[in-house]
Amino acid sequence: MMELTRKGEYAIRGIVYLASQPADRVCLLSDIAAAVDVPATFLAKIFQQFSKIGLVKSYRGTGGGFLLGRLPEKITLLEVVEAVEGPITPNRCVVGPGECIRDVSCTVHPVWKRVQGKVRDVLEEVTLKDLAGV
Amino acid sequence: MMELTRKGEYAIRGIVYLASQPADRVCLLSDIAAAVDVPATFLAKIFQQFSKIGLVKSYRGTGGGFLLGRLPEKITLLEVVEAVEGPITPNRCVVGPGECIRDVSCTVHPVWKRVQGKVRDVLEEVTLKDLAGV
DNA sequence: CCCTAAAAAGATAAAAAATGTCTTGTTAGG
DNA sequence: CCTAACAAGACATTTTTTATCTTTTTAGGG
Repeated sequence: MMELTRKGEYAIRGIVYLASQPADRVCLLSDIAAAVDVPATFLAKIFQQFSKIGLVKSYRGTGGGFLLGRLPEKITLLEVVEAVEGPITPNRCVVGPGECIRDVSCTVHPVWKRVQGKVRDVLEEVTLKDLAGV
Repeated sequence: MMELTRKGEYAIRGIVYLASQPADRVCLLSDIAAAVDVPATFLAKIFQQFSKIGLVKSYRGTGGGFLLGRLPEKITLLEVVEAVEGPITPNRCVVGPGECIRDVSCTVHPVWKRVQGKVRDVLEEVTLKDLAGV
């Protein structure tokens, strides 16, 4: 359980690759896809999501492509994962009050809260710089 | 992401309910299902899985039903969750060597290992006794 | 020895999510 | 205005989840 989907895997591979390239090198989606062995059309969707929240910058037209949106050390793995997989929510009831019908005295609730916190902590302290190994 | 499935939720609800009952009270599946508001046929499958690994004891025929397999304080939430959802594996590459094709120098690998460890730690230190609030 | 109660096991089915693909639109450079 | 490249949305396939139904096995009681 708790498995990352392909989408999440691809997202990490793609953006880590981008982070490993020279900072000013505009990368073609097709090149990234080939390099990390991911279907280009699928990776395109992923990078669109990245682009919307500024994790990468995109340029259209001739000479276009992608650049990292911020310095690699300023992008955490947590951001990358949550960008494509949504927030870390081990159980519905950690989302917010009212989500858990078996409400008030749900004894399991705080446990999932703890799990959520731990996972976020681990993912948040890892940056693309660490992963790209520059 | 990292969400528990319904099956996992139902499993927890069901076995926590069982843990909250008097230790010698043989409970009918239909009663448990009604009490925790889970489809009886689905819960049946779940309890079959529990039964196979000894988390619960089952008795067939008239007067049959379920009992907890061990004392509530001897059953961890980790066991319950893994019984129905499989092992905690945030990413394929934590399963074992060779699983990750982008093998040797997969920098993300150790991060998922850490996530896996943290999650297991949290779930392992919570028992059914804690959850049943007896 | 049957009848009924109860769980076990296996087959099947509907719904949702994951995993892609394809087409069309938009933007920019030459 | 032609081509390169990303953006956006519709569509299709496969897998997983979420069940349900039927048949079988086990056990107790009359």
